[in-house]
Amino acid sequence: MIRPDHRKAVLAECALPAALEAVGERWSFLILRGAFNGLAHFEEFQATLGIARNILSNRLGRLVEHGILAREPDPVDRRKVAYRLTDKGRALLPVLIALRQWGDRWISGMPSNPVLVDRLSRRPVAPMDVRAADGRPLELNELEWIDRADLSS
Amino acid sequence: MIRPDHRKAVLAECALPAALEAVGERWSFLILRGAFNGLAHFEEFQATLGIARNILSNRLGRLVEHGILAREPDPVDRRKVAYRLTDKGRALLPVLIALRQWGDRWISGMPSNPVLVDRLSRRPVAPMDVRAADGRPLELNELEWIDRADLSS
DNA sequence: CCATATTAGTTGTGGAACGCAACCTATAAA
DNA sequence: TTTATAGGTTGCGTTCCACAACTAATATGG
Repeated sequence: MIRPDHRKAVLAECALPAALEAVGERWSFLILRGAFNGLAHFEEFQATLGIARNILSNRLGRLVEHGILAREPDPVDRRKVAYRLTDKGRALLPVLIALRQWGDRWISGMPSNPVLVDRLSRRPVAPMDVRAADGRPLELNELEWIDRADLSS
Repeated sequence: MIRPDHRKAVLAECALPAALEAVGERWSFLILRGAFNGLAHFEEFQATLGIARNILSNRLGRLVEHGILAREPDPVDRRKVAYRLTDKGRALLPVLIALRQWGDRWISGMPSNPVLVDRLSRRPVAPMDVRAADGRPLELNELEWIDRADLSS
């Protein structure tokens, strides 16, 4: 356990607030889910998600500003703009999958559709879990929060 | 790739909207991070996070309604109420860790504090990643979305 | 070449959510 | 029996969001 008098200072060094600033607004995750599923154009997102156009415009702009999506005007049809995931955006897949799996298990009670599968085995990916450095899955009672200064390293 | 004419129907079967309904509002994730770090009382959350009291009251109530936190009045000091993670709440740890790791890697550029370590090795937990059913970590080009009906199983 | 459709937005307006400060109630401690 | 503590609630102003209508630029069909 963190010492109480250090708790506030310590929680301020966490990247979670910054991450939420980038992707924590309403619709951001659903837009990203769409992008992971192949959506790329304004009208596609709008029709698929049913999001208001001004909000969609704002969210796409913010995700582009944060480098999560790239805005790519279509060179052949200059009306069209493709929004595509950057590496930074693609790196959010574990977050998305973890949240979706949690919803499957604890809210809807059934696997979501579409299913993310391993291309080789064509079987669904494993449940996301926290692992030790050696790859061993960890239970909650095997976990502990420590100050970075106290890392054995 | 999902067939375009099926995309909307298919995305509607995803648990992500339901999950976001439960934990997608502003402050919810930060309250949970606090709970994972040992915060339990109203005044602790308020002082640590700097959240407005009415909003905190609302969020704690919603998380309790969703079964993510349990409201436990203190039997010895009847002024106090402890908000503790349920199993459902604890199951959100992979989501939290994945998002924090993403922020470490792509926003702040350094590991957050406090660090979540394996109690035995006292080393930080591994980066969260998507794995095949056999435990093999998967790259993005090894992944594919398919309709549940098309699962080999 | 002109009329129409498509794509990607913007604008205006009303309602919901949020942030801040002040206040309140029940209980415990001095 | 006064004072402090814990956990809220209320009122009010600001910001965010939803819905519909409108616009600009480009492409397409006759």
